[in-house]
Amino acid sequence: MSTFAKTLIAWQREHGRHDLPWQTNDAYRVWLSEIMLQQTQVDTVIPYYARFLARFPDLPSLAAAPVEDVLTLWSGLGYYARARNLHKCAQTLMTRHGGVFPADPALLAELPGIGRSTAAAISAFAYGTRAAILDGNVKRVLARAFGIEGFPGTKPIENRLWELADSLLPATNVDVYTQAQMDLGATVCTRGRPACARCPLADVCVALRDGRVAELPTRRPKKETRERSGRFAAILADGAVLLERRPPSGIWGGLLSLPELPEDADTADWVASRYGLDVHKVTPLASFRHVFTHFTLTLEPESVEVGATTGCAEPGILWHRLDQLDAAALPAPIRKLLEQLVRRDLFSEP
DNA sequence: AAACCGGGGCC
DNA sequence: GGCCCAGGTTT
Repeated sequence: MSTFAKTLIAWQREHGRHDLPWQTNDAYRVWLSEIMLQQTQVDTVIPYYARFLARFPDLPSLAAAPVEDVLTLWSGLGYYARARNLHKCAQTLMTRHGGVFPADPALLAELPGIGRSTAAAISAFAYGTRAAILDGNVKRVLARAFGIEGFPGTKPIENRLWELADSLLPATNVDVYTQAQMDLGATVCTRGRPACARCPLADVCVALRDGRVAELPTRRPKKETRERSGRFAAILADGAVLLERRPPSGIWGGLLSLPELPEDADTADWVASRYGLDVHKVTPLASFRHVFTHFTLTLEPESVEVGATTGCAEPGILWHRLDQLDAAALPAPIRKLLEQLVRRDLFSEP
């Protein structure tokens, strides 16, 4: 066994995390936690994980639930495409795998929302399968410990890291070893201020030896971000707002959102003809910017007061009470806009 | 403000 | 099979 693996396993037993609620060999719980942890840190995940497990204690209950219920429980975690994949994955497991998670990571990786690294983590924790993970934590630990230069997002570097990860796998205790890498990356070999003084790899770490800890792993080359803008209508009546489901692909795919006005449309005319509503008053609201990784969206909201919450029988269009925004799976900037509107402070400039 | 992140989807 | 994207948090 590699010294690297031995060192990490010993460190894990002494200094690793042992009381995380998903540390079981139940594949369902491991899977659920891994999907949540793909996008969110441990402290945030814990309450969501508990609520989720209480409502969906096992695979059959999750598979049988309407996807809306899953999205509602996911509300606030963001990345809703992954909640939809989670649900789809549960259904696929029920119909094609007899409700059992396969132990083979290659089979797991064919399921929606599960890639190579997540598949390895599930099979290692649930079944003790000997398979290497390569998530952000592991990439950082390996790049530093072995002094690997180059952005890990490129194919050649990523391939090298996968080879390295495979070669370092211990013959036994793969579950402890896998958790060790996650814990070391999360608690010692962190992105910002790594605690090299208490790192078990300090005496072999190439980056530490060469004073290159801050430079590794090599950062992503930066790209210019594009600008986009959109007009959004907050159609209001009787303490409710009209929400409309977005098309399944593209920005905010499948989420409920405010209707997006065509660029040159007259607001009152468009709302009246599209939804058959009696428009009383249109008020432009303060525009604001939301920064995505790849572009900046300028939201230009308008409030549209209408006569009554009627005329919207179409599927994908509904009235949602303004005092129950918490329960809706909304894109973050739309939620922010509506919460400001409820607090009535949107009329002042930011 | 910029970096980060594992998988999906498009070409 | 390679490249680019999403969306919220951390730094």
